[in-house]
Amino acid sequence: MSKETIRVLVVEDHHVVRQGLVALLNVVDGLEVVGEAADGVEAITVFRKCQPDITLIDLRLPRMGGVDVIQRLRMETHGARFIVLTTYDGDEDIYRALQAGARAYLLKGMTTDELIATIRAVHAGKQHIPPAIAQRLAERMGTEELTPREFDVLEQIVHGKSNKEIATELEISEATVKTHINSLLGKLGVTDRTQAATAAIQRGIVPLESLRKPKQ
Amino acid sequence: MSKETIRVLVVEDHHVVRQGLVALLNVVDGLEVVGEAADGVEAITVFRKCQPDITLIDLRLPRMGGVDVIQRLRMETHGARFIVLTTYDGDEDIYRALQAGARAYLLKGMTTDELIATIRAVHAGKQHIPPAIAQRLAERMGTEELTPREFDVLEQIVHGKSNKEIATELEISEATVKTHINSLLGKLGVTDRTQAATAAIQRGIVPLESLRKPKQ
DNA sequence: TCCCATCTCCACCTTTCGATGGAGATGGCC
DNA sequence: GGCCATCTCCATCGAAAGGTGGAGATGGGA
Repeated sequence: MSKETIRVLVVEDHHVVRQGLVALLNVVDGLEVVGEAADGVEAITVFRKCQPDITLIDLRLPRMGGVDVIQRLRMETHGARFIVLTTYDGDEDIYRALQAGARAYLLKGMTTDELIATIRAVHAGKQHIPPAIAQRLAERMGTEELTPREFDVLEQIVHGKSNKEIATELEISEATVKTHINSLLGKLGVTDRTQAATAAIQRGIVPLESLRKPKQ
Repeated sequence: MSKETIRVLVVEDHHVVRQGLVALLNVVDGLEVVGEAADGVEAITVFRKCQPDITLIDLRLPRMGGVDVIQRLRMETHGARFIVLTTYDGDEDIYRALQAGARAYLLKGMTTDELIATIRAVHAGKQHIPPAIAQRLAERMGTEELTPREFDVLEQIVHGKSNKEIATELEISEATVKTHINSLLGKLGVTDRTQAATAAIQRGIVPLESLRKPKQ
């Protein structure tokens, strides 16, 4: 198994980066790019067709996020191995990607050698998380989970809503909004809504893109 | 001039992306990558040595930002032409890059053909701004400039400081802080500090990275 | 069944924010 | 000199936010 060629699927929406990856990997002995996909839905289709040993996947993808893709494909193909390759997407994404079953998490800033070494390692059944990532993951582990409702409120805060507006939006009283806020401030380890908003963005709890379009 | 090979310098800190770009460009007829740099300072050194026709440059770079690099090099080499190539960096960066003298602004999501066409166009003396970018640029043009002091205050807001803390930090009275806030809320077109914070992050007025490290 | 998390709401209180309408000082620009 | 932007500060006000200590309802899990 280790002497055979490792069949790789590359899932990445940025054309330049994807073509770059393919070009890089194809000149490496023992690696072969057997498929490419530019979004999550395409990733699933291509995966089923080419059954790669390793899937190199970005988290931010059009149509369907990387985490969902990993989750879906891991259910139907027991041996599937995923390496998340991303620029930097907040602690929350790292956490969810590993939860979903990714074996490694790499930043695009790493060297080609590191990338290849990681592909080989994961193919051999190992796991690979860079120290910097592991560090942040550990921090995130220490923090309490937000309840669904607290998350709803936090989302509204990030979108600049007042307590009254949040109450209207979620169809609850302002008192309840305050209760949730009080609770989530504690869990996030911050003291006011502005800090909560920036923390949520920075950790990737609420995606920055959601700010541009009012209606998601 | 148009029949000769276009000499390109690639400035990009992500190894994978950079090598991808180099691999892509080198197989194109009429293009030649004559240099690579992984950070701003290196970019300046390499530029001086190889004197490229076109410099493909990312904005987020270690040691020295892309905007500063462009500004510096444009002063010493009159014919230098720059194409900014980035994922997405808030309206503020687009604006400053073009101000600094970049001829084109491309997202990494574009196709290889677009990239090559843009390089040729810029080399021929043209300018190229994608419609989506131009759109946002126009919006940004309509907004008033923040004064230096207002920017200071906004920065503190993004970092989660209260008015009292900001007053202490900037060594002014809380009343003055309020005055600045009132003014910047109006200029940003928002109604409270939380909206100001998210707007600042989203537009790239205050970099998201500055949140992680309290002391810049 | 009992426990616990969650969601909901209330009252009360203090602090903080944001809005308004001032005003004096500085320094650059015409 | 006069104009204008900027920075600084003041008082006052109402609205919003945050803290505290409750409490009832629900529903799932041990």
